[in-house]
Amino acid sequence: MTETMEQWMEELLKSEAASEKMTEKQTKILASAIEVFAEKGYAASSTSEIAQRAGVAEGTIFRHYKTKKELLLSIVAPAITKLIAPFVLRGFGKVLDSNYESFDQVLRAMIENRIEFIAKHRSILKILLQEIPFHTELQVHLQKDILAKVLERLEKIVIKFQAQGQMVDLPSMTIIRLCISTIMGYIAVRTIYGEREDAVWDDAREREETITFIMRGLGYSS
Amino acid sequence: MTETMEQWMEELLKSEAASEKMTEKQTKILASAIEVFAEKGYAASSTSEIAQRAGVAEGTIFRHYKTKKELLLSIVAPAITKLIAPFVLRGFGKVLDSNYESFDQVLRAMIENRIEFIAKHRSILKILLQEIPFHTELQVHLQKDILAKVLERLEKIVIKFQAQGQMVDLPSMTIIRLCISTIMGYIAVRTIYGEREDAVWDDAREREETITFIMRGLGYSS
Amino acid sequence: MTETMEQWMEELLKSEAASEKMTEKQTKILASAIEVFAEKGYAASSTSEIAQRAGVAEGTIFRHYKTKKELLLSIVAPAITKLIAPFVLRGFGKVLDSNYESFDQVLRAMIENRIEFIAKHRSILKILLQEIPFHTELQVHLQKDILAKVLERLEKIVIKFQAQGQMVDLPSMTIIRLCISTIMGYIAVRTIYGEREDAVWDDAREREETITFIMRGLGYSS
Amino acid sequence: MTETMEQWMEELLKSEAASEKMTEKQTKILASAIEVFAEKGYAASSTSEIAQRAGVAEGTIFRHYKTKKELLLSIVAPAITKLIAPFVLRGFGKVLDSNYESFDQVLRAMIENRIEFIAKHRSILKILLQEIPFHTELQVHLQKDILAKVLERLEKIVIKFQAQGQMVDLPSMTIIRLCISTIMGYIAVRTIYGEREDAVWDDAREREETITFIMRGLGYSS
DNA sequence: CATGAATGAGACTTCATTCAT
DNA sequence: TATGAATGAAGTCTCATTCAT
Repeated sequence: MTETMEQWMEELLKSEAASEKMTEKQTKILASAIEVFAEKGYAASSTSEIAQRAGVAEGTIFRHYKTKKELLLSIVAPAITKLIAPFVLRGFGKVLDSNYESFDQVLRAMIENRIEFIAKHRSILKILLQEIPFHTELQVHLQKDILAKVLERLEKIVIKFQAQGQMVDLPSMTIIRLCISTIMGYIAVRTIYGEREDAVWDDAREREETITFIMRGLGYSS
Repeated sequence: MTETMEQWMEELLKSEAASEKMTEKQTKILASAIEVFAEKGYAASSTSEIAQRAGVAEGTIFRHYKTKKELLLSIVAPAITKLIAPFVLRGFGKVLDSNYESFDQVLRAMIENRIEFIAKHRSILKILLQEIPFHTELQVHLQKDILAKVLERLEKIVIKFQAQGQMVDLPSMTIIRLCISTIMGYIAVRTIYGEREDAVWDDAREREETITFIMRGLGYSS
Repeated sequence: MTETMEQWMEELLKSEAASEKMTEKQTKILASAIEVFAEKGYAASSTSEIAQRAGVAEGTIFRHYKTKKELLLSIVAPAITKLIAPFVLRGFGKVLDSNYESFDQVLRAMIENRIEFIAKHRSILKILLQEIPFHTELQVHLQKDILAKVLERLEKIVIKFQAQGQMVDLPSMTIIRLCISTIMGYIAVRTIYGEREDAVWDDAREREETITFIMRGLGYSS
Repeated sequence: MTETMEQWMEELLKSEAASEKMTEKQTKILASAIEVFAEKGYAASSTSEIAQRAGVAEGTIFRHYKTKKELLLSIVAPAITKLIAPFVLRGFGKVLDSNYESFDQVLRAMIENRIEFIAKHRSILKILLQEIPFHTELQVHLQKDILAKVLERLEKIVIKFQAQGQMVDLPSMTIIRLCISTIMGYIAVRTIYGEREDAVWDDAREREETITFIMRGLGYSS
């Protein structure tokens, strides 16, 4: 709970929460909803348990969210929007578009950035992954508004590096797919191994080898 | 493709053996349970809907499966076991261990094999993916009994090809991770694009490029 | 189960079972019905458990007994009838009516007789006691056909001894009530103490003191 | 009868204390649960009927009592505790220990007191009697916490009167058993005859004769 | 705004009973 | 006659949602 709270506090400052007016109770409700949904899945979670963990009465939830599903969406929809942020906001955009000289630096930055993001929003991402298959609206939202923009942005980057001549001449979407697959695979395994550093999982090395693998795979002479 | 045939027959035998003791109604129950679980998720599925789609009385479900959860497990547990089959059966083992001369042939066979498997069990795999996070027993089963064996088998193959000298000298587990990530990424995107063949997705080409990417990434001079 | 079976074997020989035709399965059904009803009570017993313990199929029960209630009655109704037997049959009747010279001998015989009876039919009596309140037919049967006859017989005995002059001149029904209360109290406590013989419960002594208490209470100078 | 009044008030206070926290609906649920359980037995009663008679929705029952069994226990457990009250409270204790001069007065008081108690709690006692055999916890509670204390108290009284010399020198437990048997027998028959006063059952006389019987049986010269 | 008792639809499950084999 | 799969009514219990306080 504390962990979730911390993240939330951060979110509160950064996002709409700061501008909108959320009562303290509402914040607590959201926090425990995230907690419970992530723990048991949306369908298996009961509003009464959420209320209990939030320390509010059952009815209070329905004062802020008309239905249980609205509560879910109030968690998941903003999360989807936030997924796109780094690709659109000054920070990431600026970096990718101009600064880095070589592609491996881009990969390194992306890995760093996504790991941080996942760590901070693990619970919400878990909920998102679980519920996406059952909510067409979310799927459409994710695909049209988010994925499209992300890919568009990434495409530009890839094309830029292809133009520099060392990268293989594949369709940019293919390159993006190969990069993302490999990176996500690295992050997934890393997550399973609990980010520990030992003989079984030498994170720094694995990351470098992963980047090297991609670079070689894309035709950069190593 | 002789090997693929062999697997197919073995799977058939196994499935038949199980279903021989099934009444027609029980088969129908299983089929609609898979259908409904895949469609709505386990927790959001009701036994009454499963019964309805199977064309049986609700009570009939509970004559064959003591609880709703037992029904789920009767679907998911065998699926987990089947996941391992191709890595353990003589057919596949023999092939991988000795027959193929170059690593890209191995990759090609694996891709073929897994695509076929996923196509045949898509619904069940969807259920499996959805439910794994909520059932520790399944997690343990998957990790200990299945994953361990699969990795062990794959490790042998990798080591054999590393010994031939053209492949980079990385930990075999790292190589396996990189291969699987890339292949799964290919299969995932392919699945989303619905296996269509058009300007957007030229499957034959994507597959070859994916294999080439891996081979290059692993140090084979292209 | 063995215990119950033994009793049943005896019953079989003695009662209608010998004349009627009971299949072996039917006997087993009755035996396990008695067992389960006594253990869980009629309403909380399931025909499926009875079938299971009897080692027959669920349907078999309903081939012999149209309903679950008929199965109950086939156990309980004969039991009620048997309750009266000792008061009507030659054995007991003869004894009470003529042989014994003093009332304490009558009491002693009754105690002996009832203890034996209860021991042999404990399960069935337990069922009877549990179910009597919920089945008017049984109540009527018990009251009219059984109790009336028993009391009638007992009344004669009491009157006979009253005529001998040492017993108080109370309504015979009052005397019967006092005797039965005291005797049942003795048997009840004895049953609780599990018929053990030790410092806590010296059965022989308790029985004699009980008889002495009744005799004194009824005016016999001790 | 001052003592009886005292008890009454104490009981009232205790009951009120419990019911003060009860909503009107909860009281109604309890009342109809007692009604239905007494009428049909616990296992044969349905929560839906209880709800119906109480004029509430079925779900309302489960808001107050987690399970049907908890509802039963909420009725039966306090009843067991109340059974002991008169034997432990100052009122009764004082009376028995010191005030009464002769044993028949004690008996008379006890009869009076228990008849009143039974009349007031007939339904609950019926439920208790029915369910005791199937709930080990209740058995233990009754035996350890209740019966032991009651017997201890009664023993003191008996010993006191034995010391006065007119009572037979039997183990006090034997004397208690004989008294209780006889009294319970009287109350039982009286209950069956519905407390009517006619030629068949002259209550005042039966009661006196019962007391006389006990007194004589215990050695008091009549 | 917040509460929490109340609701009633519907969830899972049990079980007496039927019937084709 | 015996079986046991199938039934469907009914049982216990859960839960999102409402509403008087």
